Amino acid sequence: MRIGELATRAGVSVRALRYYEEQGLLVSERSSGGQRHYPESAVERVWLIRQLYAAGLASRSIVDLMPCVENGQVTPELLGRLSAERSRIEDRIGELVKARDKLDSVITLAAKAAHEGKPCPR
Amino acid sequence: MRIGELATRAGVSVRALRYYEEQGLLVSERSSGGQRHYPESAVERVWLIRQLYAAGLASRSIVDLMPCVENGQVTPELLGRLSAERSRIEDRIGELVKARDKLDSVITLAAKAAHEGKPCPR
DNA sequence: CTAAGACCTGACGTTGACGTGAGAGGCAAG
DNA sequence: CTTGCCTCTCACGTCAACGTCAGGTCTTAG
Repeated sequence: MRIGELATRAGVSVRALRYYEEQGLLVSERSSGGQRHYPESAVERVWLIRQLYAAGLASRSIVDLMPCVENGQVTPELLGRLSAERSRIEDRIGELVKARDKLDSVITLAAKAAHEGKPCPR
Repeated sequence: MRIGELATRAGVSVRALRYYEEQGLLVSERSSGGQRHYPESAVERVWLIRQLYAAGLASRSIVDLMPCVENGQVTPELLGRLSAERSRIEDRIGELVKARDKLDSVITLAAKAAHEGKPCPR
């Protein structure tokens, strides 16, 4: 498939796909005219990329650990990177949970105050 | 206290504090010479700001919902914003958990492969 | 009083993940 | 062949949350 179809099917912009390729996250065959062509599997690949981005990984990190996820190369150094990233994500989740709970308490208090027609307490 | 002390006590940079003020997130009294002075409560205030930032809120959003958290003004529209932000955070947590689990499976497989001296499986 | 720090206001730099044209070429239908 | 849509490669623009530098001022210890 060509880049436009991949973009819609993966739910990202065409520009993003070209960017991923530029970063070495995605490869493509080229037609004689220079147009990119992708296999079906590219859709899932893009999904994975997006998921890792969503996890807060930088494209450099993703590039580095892609060999493992895709090709099957694994070094101890890579393993270290992986678990480092894992704990970074874990920390981030913790922060978000705290922030969510904070927001929850604010919402609860605010809703109560609104219901009683009073200003929201501190 | 002055800005340097607040910065160290709140664990942020002086530049960040000035930026927060620029964004309307933080207020300060000024001395006759123009220097910023803060009350004790500013430390906690900065903490709250950081927590909301950590939750992925933009400074604009924080500005908007600060009146409720601080002053006690609450409107139904604000309540809507709050719960919208809450669900955004919830979604984000979900994404991160998925990414973490994905990474977990990769790590497990990779570690096993490394232990067996084989390439990591797909 | 004076020197050393801390602080002030601009104002430009940075980083990441794209957005947004500009100008040109590829490709299937009619 | 041509129309129309998709795609190509530069290459500059954007946005947020600050970093950093310059040039000048304030405060306080000695």
